[in-house]
Amino acid sequence: MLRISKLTDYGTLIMTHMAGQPERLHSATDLAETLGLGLPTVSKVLKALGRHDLVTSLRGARGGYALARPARTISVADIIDALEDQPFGLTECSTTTGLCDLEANCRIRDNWLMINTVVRRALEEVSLAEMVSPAALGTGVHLIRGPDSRAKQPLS
Amino acid sequence: MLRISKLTDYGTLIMTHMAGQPERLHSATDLAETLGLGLPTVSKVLKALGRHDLVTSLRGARGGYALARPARTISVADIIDALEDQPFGLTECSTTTGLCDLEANCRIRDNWLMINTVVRRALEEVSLAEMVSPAALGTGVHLIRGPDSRAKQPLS
DNA sequence: CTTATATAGTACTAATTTAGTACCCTTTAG
DNA sequence: CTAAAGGGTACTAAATTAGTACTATATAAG
Repeated sequence: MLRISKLTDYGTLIMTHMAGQPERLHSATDLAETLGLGLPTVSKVLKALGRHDLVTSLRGARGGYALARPARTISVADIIDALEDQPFGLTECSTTTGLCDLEANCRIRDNWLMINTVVRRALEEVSLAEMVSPAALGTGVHLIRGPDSRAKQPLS
Repeated sequence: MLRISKLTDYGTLIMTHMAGQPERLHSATDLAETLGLGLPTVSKVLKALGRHDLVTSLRGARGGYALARPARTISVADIIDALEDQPFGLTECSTTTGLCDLEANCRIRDNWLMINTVVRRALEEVSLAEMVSPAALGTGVHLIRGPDSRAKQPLS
């Protein structure tokens, strides 16, 4: 239904919150209480974010999580990539090949790939920094970002 | 998972096929055979498209379906609107209000609304005509469309 | 005016996906 | 050495989606 999963939504929420206080270390318990989410859920999300190097973690007592890089170099697309299981793509045939048999089917495949690119670009354009201070959002004025704000995997 | 449903995909496929032969009347049986889809599924999709005035239907023997308006005035967003049950929006809180209690939650709500607008605009920019002849797609050169290519319901 | 063909509508079933939880292990500060 | 915190895996339950079946209605053709 053209919707991100709740976990991805939570992830964005968590990341945005952490971006607001970049110095602190945030424990999963802290985040869960502050944001009104379940602790197991928050843990799950943070683990996935850590696996994709969007947050760093410190184990042991007084440990916690922090953003792995400056908020302005993390895009919404990065968070989606980290938390959605399947690769980015509006249709199945956008990400996997060999599923369509019919000629007409393949006729619109290229179109979906194009549309994907456009949608994805829109999501890459929004950084966490902009989520925290939305002033610049949607005005056409975007912050300048480093090269790692680009998605690691180009569109398939 | 940020993916359109299969039914929406089928709808796009069907509409694109009909746009290729705008004169003919297409029966559901015809379309199902040509496109390799199940007849009940095709029927279901066509009914939904008809309810949203994207196709017209002629009942009885020799009946069938046809596009309700020129292909260049129908956008991919129109098809998505017709076939997705829930209103357009990447997150739940984008379409419904009063679900979030926490402050931080509301802090990012506006951002999702913005992102929605951007994504949606991208989908509105692609017409069925472009799906049939993809030459102009993605090049920044878009066909000129009439006013009804705009979505009937603005973003909530 | 009857029959075959076609759409219209509704309801149900099955399969897939997603969300959330539970459990146990590892690390580290005090 | 103990409490606090992250790491990983597996399972259960809920929600969504896809597909099918059945019945009603309309119309063209003979």
